[in-house]
Amino acid sequence: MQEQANTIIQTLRSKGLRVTPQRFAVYANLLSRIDHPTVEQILTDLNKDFPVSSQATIYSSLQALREVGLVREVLLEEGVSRYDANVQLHHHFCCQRCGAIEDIAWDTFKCIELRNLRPGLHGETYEVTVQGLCDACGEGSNSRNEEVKVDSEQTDN
Amino acid sequence: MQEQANTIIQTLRSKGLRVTPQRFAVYANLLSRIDHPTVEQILTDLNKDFPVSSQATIYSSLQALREVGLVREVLLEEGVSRYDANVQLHHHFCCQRCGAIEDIAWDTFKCIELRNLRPGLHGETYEVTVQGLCDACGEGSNSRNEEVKVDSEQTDN
DNA sequence: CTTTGTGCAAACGATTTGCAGGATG
DNA sequence: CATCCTGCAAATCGTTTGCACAAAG
Repeated sequence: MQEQANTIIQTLRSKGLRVTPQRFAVYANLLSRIDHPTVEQILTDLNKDFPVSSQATIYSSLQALREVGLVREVLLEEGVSRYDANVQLHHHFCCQRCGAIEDIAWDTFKCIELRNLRPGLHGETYEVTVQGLCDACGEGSNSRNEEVKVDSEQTDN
Repeated sequence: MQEQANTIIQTLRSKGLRVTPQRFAVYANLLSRIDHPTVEQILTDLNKDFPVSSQATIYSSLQALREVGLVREVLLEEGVSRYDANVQLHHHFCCQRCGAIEDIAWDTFKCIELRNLRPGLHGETYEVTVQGLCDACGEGSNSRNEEVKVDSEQTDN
């Protein structure tokens, strides 16, 4: 765990970023999570035990990390940005019921043919977003009638 | 053109929506555009000649149209919602330079295998977002070095 | 005539910004 | 020690809401 810390410090330094406790904490937190937290979630998580950082600092840390390519912004819901320390190409799965977001390995769908685009468009890269039910929410998929459509009216408004 | 208007009116009525000049205008505007305008763009466009609608009304019209399934919200950039009267399944192309958004026919990429998802995830639907250069921006793609990376610093900040 | 929509302005929530003090290299 | 970061609070910007008046059916 000490080594992980060192690795993170090296990474930050190698990108020309000053290493501050806050910046370190934000990046370490993102690296340790598989969900794609919002700023608020990161802030809450970091300050759980004792105050480590402020909101504005999270924003600025994320911006710095994003500028050097260590972190990525993910837009899947309206209103909030989520962040991801997985900067490799990958797709996303988004649970329609609980909103959980999960990465999907890039080569799960490698059959996209950008050459199928109409002439004139020059595709460089792409990303697939899958909507569906995650493990927990899919369990009750026998009685889907009530379960599945819960959020489309409440979350939506 | 009179007929188109009637069709729109029929469509709105058939969905149980009252037909008001503003609501009509918003829907007609969306139907006539292939880009995916923001609220501000719709408002500007409608009020170009003379005042037709207010901001709050655009929002409420869009919400009503969305609730009955005539309009869809599209999230591709941070900070703004865009709207689309094409509610059929389709993918999106997003120009990395000018930000233009264009629909891609659903069957352009029909080889996605949702069964490739890891066990436990239950994929229902998906959408592909392609990033690249549109016709206009792709023209100068010979001299891509300077052209392509223009917006990542200006738009981004 | 009843119900629903419109428009204004105020409220809201996520994100950004200005600035003074503090930490990093 | 110069530079860059932090944290607070105020400012911004997209979106939502409350309410009085107007229009739709």
